[in-house]
Amino acid sequence: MRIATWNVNSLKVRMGRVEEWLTYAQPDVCCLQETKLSDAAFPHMAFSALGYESAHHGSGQWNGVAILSRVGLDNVVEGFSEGLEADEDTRLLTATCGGVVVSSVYVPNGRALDAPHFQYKLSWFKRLRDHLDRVADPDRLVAVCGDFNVAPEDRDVWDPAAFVGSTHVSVEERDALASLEEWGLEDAFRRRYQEDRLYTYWDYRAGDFHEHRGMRIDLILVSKPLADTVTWAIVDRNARKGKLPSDHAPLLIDVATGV
DNA sequence: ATGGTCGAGTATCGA
Repeated sequence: MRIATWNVNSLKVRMGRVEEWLTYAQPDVCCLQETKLSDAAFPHMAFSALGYESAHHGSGQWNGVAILSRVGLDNVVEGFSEGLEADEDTRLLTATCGGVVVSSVYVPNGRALDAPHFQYKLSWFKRLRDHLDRVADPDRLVAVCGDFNVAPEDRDVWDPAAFVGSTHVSVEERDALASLEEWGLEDAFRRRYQEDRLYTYWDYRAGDFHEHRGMRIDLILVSKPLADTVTWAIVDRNARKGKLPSDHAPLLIDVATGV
């Protein structure tokens, strides 16, 4: 089974690129973030024509997450599990696809270390862990995919010195990510690659993509039983090139689950 | 290393 995640930065603008990409990348499950669409505007039919069932959680304008699947799409949970504070800005969607509990997540950016949004980001991470406690089991097949807005280590940013005092690299954010790993998740990409300078996001400004000034903030976190089946992983940098690209590239992994 | 760019919506704000 091939699992992908892609922050598309407006599905309305990106739909052509996404359709083209699905036809050549052939993911079985694809998590999307920042659709910036309402549920009513989500193009279920267009994805159906490509062979995908789809679920979407969005309120329009900002955020919005989706899961596409051609191996089944069941037990859909919009936002956080019942009993937890609601996911008011539509950043989380969970479903079971081909025996794997899959979440599409768009973690809040945080804006600045001293901003209220930064505390919100940390509390959002805590809620995500509580959510996983309720809807998933680390001893089974779980993949939490998306834009985490955290670079796990210094080698995941183009110049650590440039990020001192910034969000995405702070101890608190990395601890929040580590808490998910303590729950029983592992960074699937890092199981395959140890090199630095491997990124998933490049700012549109200042020619950052062409100058290799990027960050690795899009992750697929997998439970141990699933991690043991990972056979392949890649960031598709080609999808960041050309006309009307997202500022993120898709991340893909192959897992041997038998589906 | 924010200023450069995008996409929201149509003046700025957010990333």
